[in-house]
Order: sequence, then structure tokens, then C-alpha cells
Amino acid sequence: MVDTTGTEEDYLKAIFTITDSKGFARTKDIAKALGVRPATTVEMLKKLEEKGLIKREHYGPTVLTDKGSRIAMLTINKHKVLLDFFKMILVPLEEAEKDACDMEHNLSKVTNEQLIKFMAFLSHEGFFDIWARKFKDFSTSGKMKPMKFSDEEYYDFATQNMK
Amino acid sequence: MVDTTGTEEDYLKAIFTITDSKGFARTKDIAKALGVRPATTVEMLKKLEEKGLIKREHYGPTVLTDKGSRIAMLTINKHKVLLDFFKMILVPLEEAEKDACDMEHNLSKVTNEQLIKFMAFLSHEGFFDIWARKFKDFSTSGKMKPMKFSDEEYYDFATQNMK
DNA sequence: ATTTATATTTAGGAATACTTAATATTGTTA
DNA sequence: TAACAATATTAAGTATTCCTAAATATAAAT
Repeated sequence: MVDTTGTEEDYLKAIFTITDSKGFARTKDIAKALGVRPATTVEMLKKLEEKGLIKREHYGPTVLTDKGSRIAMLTINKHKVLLDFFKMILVPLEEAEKDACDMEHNLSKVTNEQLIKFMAFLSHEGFFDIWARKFKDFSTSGKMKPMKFSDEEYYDFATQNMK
Repeated sequence: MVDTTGTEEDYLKAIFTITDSKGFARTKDIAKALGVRPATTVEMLKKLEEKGLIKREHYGPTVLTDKGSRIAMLTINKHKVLLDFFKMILVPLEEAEKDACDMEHNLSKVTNEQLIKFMAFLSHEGFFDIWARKFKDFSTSGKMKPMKFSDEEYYDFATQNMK
């Protein structure tokens, strides 16, 4: 199992996406996608190649290996699953995106798997049709205890009400 | 709003917990709790003091300021909320703990808030009494499509089945 | 063949979080 | 109260990660 940092995963994702859209990924494109200089990208590509996650010819385009591709897809998938979940629990879109970006690198494979199952279960149980509105009311109205928590109330609430 | 790194939050949490249990937090205890050398702790305490998150006298114990205390509690709370959620969706305990530890530092305040509301909503709707078993079956049996996803299946599944 | 675009190498910088060794302070006790 | 032990601090330095600018190398295009 290859261990990857969040930044490495961001590079893999970028390579995956660029390859997907234009057939191959060039250093310049990767750098641009990540907002860094080409020199930075080359350094990272060396590291990723050492880890067996990409292959490339000198001065040529970069290609993901199967391993690299799997990690890229898994990371993209984790992002999507987290984002879907955050949207479902009515996190404002911008925050949802940011949190998904940050957390996708820490979500373990198992937890991702369970989250997918949970979403599927809710869908299966009609959550999106039946409960979604109810939760929206629940979330926005003052129907449950404190709707605008202070930090202390967060703490009290979550430590007392949840087993 | 004071910005804190994950490590800084870990120190704040440790100070909070130690203070809670023995009344005051000494450098040695903090170091021990985090598995680092006292010298490292002192460095970090300087930084936290500059940020206004702790107060201390030379060679004396460390005390959280209101700001520091709020961040510590919020972080502890995020951990708890994430852990509760992961347990609910049947993530094995060890993974759940690890993911909560990692992700507590990235979970935004808003998302944490929504997650608390969501858990409260489910509780309110009888999830823990009625559906928990159902989800357990759903999660462990082969009742839904592929129960042992390959990475590619994860990707396909999550990108297709969830809007 | 020369120009232009792109890629790479080299050398180095900033941030973060850690270490050991030496020194300072405090508290204890002989 | 002087010396010892425990703890805290400072100083100097290491490793890692990710970034940069500038110089150089290669490839592609005219």
C-alpha cells in the first residue's frame, strides 16, 4: 500500500482530470491546474514516479499507473461522497466544497465505504423524497432545542444528547 | 478569528483535558500526553501564547484563555460528533477513532453544526430505535449491489447512484 | 538553423514540528 | 540554608514538505 500526502493526491487528481479531458497531461497543465510553477510540478512528479504512481518519458507527458489511477479515482470519489453528504445535511455549498477538499485526504477507505452504504440506505428508505423537507424544517426552524448554538452549547448538546 | 493548525489544536485539547482532571497543566504533563519532549512543548506554548490562546507564568502552569478554551472544546466536540456519526454508520471502532482524530481539524464550524442537527434529527425520527438494525442488515448483507467494492466499483457506484 | 515553447535541473527558502544538550528556576530536604 | 532533584526553558540544529527563481536542456515550429 502506497502512502500519499494530501498534496500528492491533489497532483494525482489533477493528472487524472487533465488526462480525462485532453488525453494526456503535460507539466505545464498540471502546474496551472494546481497554481504552482512547473519546477514545483517536476519535483512532485519525480516523487510520484518513485512511488510507482505515474510514468513518464523525459520531456514527455505524464501517465498514471494503475496504482496512481486508483488513488486518484478513490480520492475523487471520496470528495464526491463527502460533498453529497454535506449537501444532504444542508451545509452551505461553499463550506461543503471546502470541507470536502480538506477531508477527502483523511477519510479512510472503510469509512468512505460505510458512508456510501449509508447514503444508499437513506436513498433506499426514501430519505430524499420523504424526509429531506422534514429535515430542512428541522434544521432551519427552531423546532429543536438551540438552533443558534454558542460554542458552549455545542459542547453541552453534543456531549449530553449523544450516547 | 484565530487560525490554528491541527497540531496546535491537539495541544489545546491536551491542556484542556489535563486542566480538567488535575486543575492545572504543567509542561511535563502536556509533553507526556502528546508524546513529545518538554522542549517541543515549550516552543508550542510560546506560539499559543502569542496567539492569545493560553496564559502562563514563567516556570509555572499553563492556563487556557477563553479563546483557547473555546477552540479546545470545539475541537473535542467535533471529534465526538464525528465519532458518533462514524459509529452510527458502522465504521469499525479503530478506524472511526482514527478518522475522527484526523478530520476533527478540518471540519468547519458550520458543517459540525449541521452534522449535530442531522444526528438529532435522526434520533428524533427514531433512527437509533427503528432503523439502526435495518441499516446494519443493509450494510452487512448483500442486500444492496456490491458489498465488497473494488476501487473502480466505488467510483462507478458513487458517481452514478448519487446525484 | 534559429526562434519559441516547454521541461528540467540546481540551489535555495520558508514553515512546521521535532530533537539534544546546556542552562535556569523552583521546590525539597538534609 | 546549601545542595540536590525535578522541572522548565533556551539555544542550536535536523528532517520534511512544498514552494520559488534562475539557468539550462530539449523539442517543436517556422
